[in-house]
Amino acid sequence: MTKDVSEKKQAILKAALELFVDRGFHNTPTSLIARQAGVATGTLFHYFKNKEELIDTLYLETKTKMGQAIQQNFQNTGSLDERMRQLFKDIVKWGILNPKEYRFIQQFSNSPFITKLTRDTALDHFEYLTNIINELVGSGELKTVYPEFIEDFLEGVFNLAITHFRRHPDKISEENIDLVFDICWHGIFVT
Amino acid sequence: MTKDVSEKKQAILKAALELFVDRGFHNTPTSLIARQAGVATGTLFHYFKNKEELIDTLYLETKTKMGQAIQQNFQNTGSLDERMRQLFKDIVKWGILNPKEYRFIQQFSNSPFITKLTRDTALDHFEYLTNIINELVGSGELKTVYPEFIEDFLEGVFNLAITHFRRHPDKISEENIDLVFDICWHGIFVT
Amino acid sequence: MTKDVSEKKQAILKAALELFVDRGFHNTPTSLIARQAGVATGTLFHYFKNKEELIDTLYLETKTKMGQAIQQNFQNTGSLDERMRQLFKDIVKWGILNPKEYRFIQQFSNSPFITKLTRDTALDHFEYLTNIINELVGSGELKTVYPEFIEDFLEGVFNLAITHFRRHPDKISEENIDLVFDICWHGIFVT
Amino acid sequence: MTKDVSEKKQAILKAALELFVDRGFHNTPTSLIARQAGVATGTLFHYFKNKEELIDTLYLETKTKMGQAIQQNFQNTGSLDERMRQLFKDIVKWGILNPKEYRFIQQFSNSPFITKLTRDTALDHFEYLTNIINELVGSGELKTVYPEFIEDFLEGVFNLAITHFRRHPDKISEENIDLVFDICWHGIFVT
DNA sequence: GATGAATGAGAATTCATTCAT
DNA sequence: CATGAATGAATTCTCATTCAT
Repeated sequence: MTKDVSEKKQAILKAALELFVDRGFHNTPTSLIARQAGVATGTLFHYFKNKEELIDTLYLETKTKMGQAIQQNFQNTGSLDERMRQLFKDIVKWGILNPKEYRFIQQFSNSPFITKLTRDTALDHFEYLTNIINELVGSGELKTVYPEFIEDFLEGVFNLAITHFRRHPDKISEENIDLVFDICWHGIFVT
Repeated sequence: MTKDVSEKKQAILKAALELFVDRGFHNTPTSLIARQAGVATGTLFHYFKNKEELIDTLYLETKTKMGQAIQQNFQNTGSLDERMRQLFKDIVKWGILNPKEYRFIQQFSNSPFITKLTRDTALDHFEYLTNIINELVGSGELKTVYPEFIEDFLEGVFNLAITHFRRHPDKISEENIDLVFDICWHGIFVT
Repeated sequence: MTKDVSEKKQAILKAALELFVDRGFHNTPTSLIARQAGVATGTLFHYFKNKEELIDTLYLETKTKMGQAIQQNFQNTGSLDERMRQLFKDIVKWGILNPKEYRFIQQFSNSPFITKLTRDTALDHFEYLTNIINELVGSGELKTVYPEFIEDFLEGVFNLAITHFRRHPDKISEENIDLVFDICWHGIFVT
Repeated sequence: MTKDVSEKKQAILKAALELFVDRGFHNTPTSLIARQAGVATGTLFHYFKNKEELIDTLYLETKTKMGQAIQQNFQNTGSLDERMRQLFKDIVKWGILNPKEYRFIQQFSNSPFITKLTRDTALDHFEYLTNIINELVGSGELKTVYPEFIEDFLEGVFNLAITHFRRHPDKISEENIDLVFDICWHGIFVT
């Protein structure tokens, strides 16, 4: 009887995450994942029916972790600007602290490898984003724009910011994250 | 060099582009590329030493095409705001009109499949972007920010805009592209 | 030896019989046998050294059961015709009532999976068949034919009859079994 | 450009037939088939999409060969007894001369590995057997019996005879085949 | 130039068997 | 006795690449 969720299973998920981000799904043999995780090839298939299930599990788990981390600090009170800044900084910080995880989600969210079912399940964890978007649109504080763009804009600036700090780790600082928020956001509010 | 650089070679490059974008490099067998191009499997290797060379060629060619298309309209006169808007719209329009090509560059720019040499060569075609960034920084019209972020910001908003219009083709219009420019940009100028 | 030779062991043998008949030896994983028997995978190897020993045990046990069932009613008195009819009907009825067991013997008697030793041991249970064949040959009531054919003929008509009633269960009746005996046998006696 | 149907493809089918009969489908790795055929593993999959298609092809081809061989001599004139004897002897001789092929059909006709589609297609070649059965039933020369049994009886005695001569090759002779026919058949005619 | 049959290394997956608990 | 996690050899199948025609 092993501990909770089995150390080996966790080792496999960890190895898979790193390898997938570095090499892509198709260029990552299950044998390599197993070796990196320090288990036998058969063990991988003991925990995951097949490679696809491993990928799906990893996606769901990662997205859940991210969702929880962000929701933790999410404020329902305060000005819209303050709450957005908080949200932005939380997501960006999570992306900086969990670079593999963030790149994994970023790279594979639209990948055909992620089962449609898995993708839909994962979305549930971010329902609060939908809510805040609706609130933004309804607030009257935004430039006149249709909601579909707000969604894509939010995703875009999160990606942009995190990608930037990944490329330039020396620039990471509370001030710069605030600066980036200001630059990305200032234009979207009616001035 | 035969007359049209050989129709077969072009057919292979065209098929490869479409398949790579839809299925990724590793999930696209050379046999499938050849079939889709209407040539024999051996023919592909007649024109390209191996799969990697095909990928590199495709990357270089696509990036060159994009660079040329954009540089064509690039203005060296006018206000910075006007020139940026023009540049933004040209790139976004090119991305809308050449979705496969844009996604190919977007998806594989950071891919390990692209030889370092190839990537560096490709950058040359965008030297003018470096120039304009320097100009932006020096103009005093921007918020105070270090140049590395400007680069990543530009790339980010181009991606964001083109991704948005790819997801929502019904939103494509001259007005909306202007709107998106305004939203992305307004915050970056000193107000 | 525990009381009922262990219920688990019996459950394993039962599950194995059904699965082997339906799927063949090689297409029946020991894990599936264990699951169907409601025991853990390890338990199977607790009772049987390996898969081969399980198969051998099953073969021996099944053949013994069949032998016993038939010998039970075997008559040493009466006309040859009557005794043959009785034997035929007993075997056919056993095959009808124990279809899995009969198919198992039928399918795997000539299989290389059955150890030679096992096959030979199993034959002992049918010594009386050899006796009756000798008697048949010596009786003068048969057409002139060498004994090797009698053996194969007997086996053949048993198989033929049981296979027929397995394929057409609606035809099973005392009359039809008699009819089949008449058809198979009538020609073998001097008329 | 290789000759007709490619020697390699034929070599693969030949090797597969022999190995399947000796070892069964599941106990015959494709690698072994390839080695025995003297080709690379990839070559097998060049000619057959997968193992199943190889099996299906082999089944269809073998059944067709048998059907053609037998239909060749099939007589539509003469007494029913003479025609049946001719048919019986032709089938038995084919089985003796083509032991692997016959065992292959015998063993795998009811195997789940043979695709249903394949089995149905294969039956067409034996339609003439259905015709002769109808004729037998309608002739009034037979004991009163339902047609389903005739079918199974025919199959049964063919198998019985061929199995016998396979086990005892020293008994193969024109006389013995006639003898076997007499024994199997005599009972089925009204005397 | 062009073809496509042939190759064999490598990938995903299965499964009999072991062994610590 | 019983369990089931763990193993790794073996299996099916894929695919980049070669080469005789």
